[in-house]
Amino acid sequence: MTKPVQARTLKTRAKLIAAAEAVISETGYQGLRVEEVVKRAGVAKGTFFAHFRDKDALMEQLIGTRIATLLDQAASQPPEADLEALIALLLPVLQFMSCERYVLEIVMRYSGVASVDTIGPIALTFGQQLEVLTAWLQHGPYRRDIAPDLLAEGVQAFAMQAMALRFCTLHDSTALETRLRTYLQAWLLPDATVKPGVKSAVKQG
Amino acid sequence: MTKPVQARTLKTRAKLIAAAEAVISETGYQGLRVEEVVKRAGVAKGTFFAHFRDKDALMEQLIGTRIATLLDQAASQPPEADLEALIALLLPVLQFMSCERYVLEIVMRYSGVASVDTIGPIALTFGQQLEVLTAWLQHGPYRRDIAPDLLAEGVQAFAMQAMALRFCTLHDSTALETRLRTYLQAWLLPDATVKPGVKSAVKQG
DNA sequence: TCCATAAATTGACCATGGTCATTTATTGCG
DNA sequence: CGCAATAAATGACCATGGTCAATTTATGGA
Repeated sequence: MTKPVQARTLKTRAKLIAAAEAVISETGYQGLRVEEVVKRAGVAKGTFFAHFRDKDALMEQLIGTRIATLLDQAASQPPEADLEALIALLLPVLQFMSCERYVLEIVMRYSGVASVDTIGPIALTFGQQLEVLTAWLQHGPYRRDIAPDLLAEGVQAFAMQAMALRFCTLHDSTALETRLRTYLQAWLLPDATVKPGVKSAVKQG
Repeated sequence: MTKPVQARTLKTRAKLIAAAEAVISETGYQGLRVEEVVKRAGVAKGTFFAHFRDKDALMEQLIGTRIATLLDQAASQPPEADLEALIALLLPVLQFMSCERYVLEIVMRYSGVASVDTIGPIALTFGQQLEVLTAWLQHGPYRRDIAPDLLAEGVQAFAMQAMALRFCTLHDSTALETRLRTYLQAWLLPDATVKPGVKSAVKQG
């Protein structure tokens, strides 16, 4: 139990990840082929699967790392009490998460946790995101009738929805930010979107 | 242009769908193999792909049909002005959509629309769902500060979140309904979940 | 230094979804 | 009815992710 992992292992793993990142920078996440990665890394196919449970596990690793970096940047900002600031905070992360259909699929698939001992890189970032969100939400002018956790969870739900709609051509595709703003205003600031006097004009049953 | 589709085609298609449903009833959606379907249907593999773009297209068909049936049942109910009734209305649909991880994945992947001419069976059911929801929401005691469409869209977003969490063991798995109730109360009835006098007790930054 | 044990690596092989040139069946027409 | 044109069906073949028994390499102790 002195050295459970050999230096060789780390080197191989690093080679695989470097190769994968090179491939991704050329073809996108979607276009990554395991064959191509092992060829570039100069190892056999079996080696890949000795290091990663499956292809998705590599993706989780790479995408999770990227998201964690973006969230670290976000977390380093001092919280601001403004919805626009919150949106600006979140946007880079959401933009990356939905940069490719395939990436968003991986994110959605692994944002949850199957059991306590299977918390993967992406699930971790969702916990991280909840923390950042909670901090910011508590400093804002937002509704206080529900718990901060629930508030943050709702933000995540709407963020997911906004991202998913990026791949619906029917909804004009430029507007991730706009959609997010609409959702968050309605969620975080109920009543705030209605102008005085208009409220009662809504047709009643 | 008298008969663009032959009777043979419909028969083959029916055989494929019947075979697929038989397989699914034995192995679940997840366990369906195209090889098994064509074997039971007594056709060649290529025939399958002449009828369905890919395996997912068959799944979309089967799952979409199922959802549409459930929604039809829901739509036939007269709208009730009660959150509990709304939840009871939605629950069967959501339970089916998340009966298997794989099913939910298909639903999420195809709930959107890539372009106007690619509206698939599942995307259709989401439009259907919006209609039913909008009708019910207008008859309830729900917030009126935002448009009914937005309200309904939010319900869908929270429904997705609630379903996704079914596959997180960390959150106790029995509680799709409970979670949905929490979300919808917060979304549809802001301020309603807080008891008088407790509101100001929330700690202030 | 040498050996036994464990760890890491290998690549032939498998499983499964998907393709396409070829073959077979159907239809409408003279 | 026979034939050309079109539609449908076929199955060998491919692409790609994933497995595993066999092999190579590292490690720690005598």
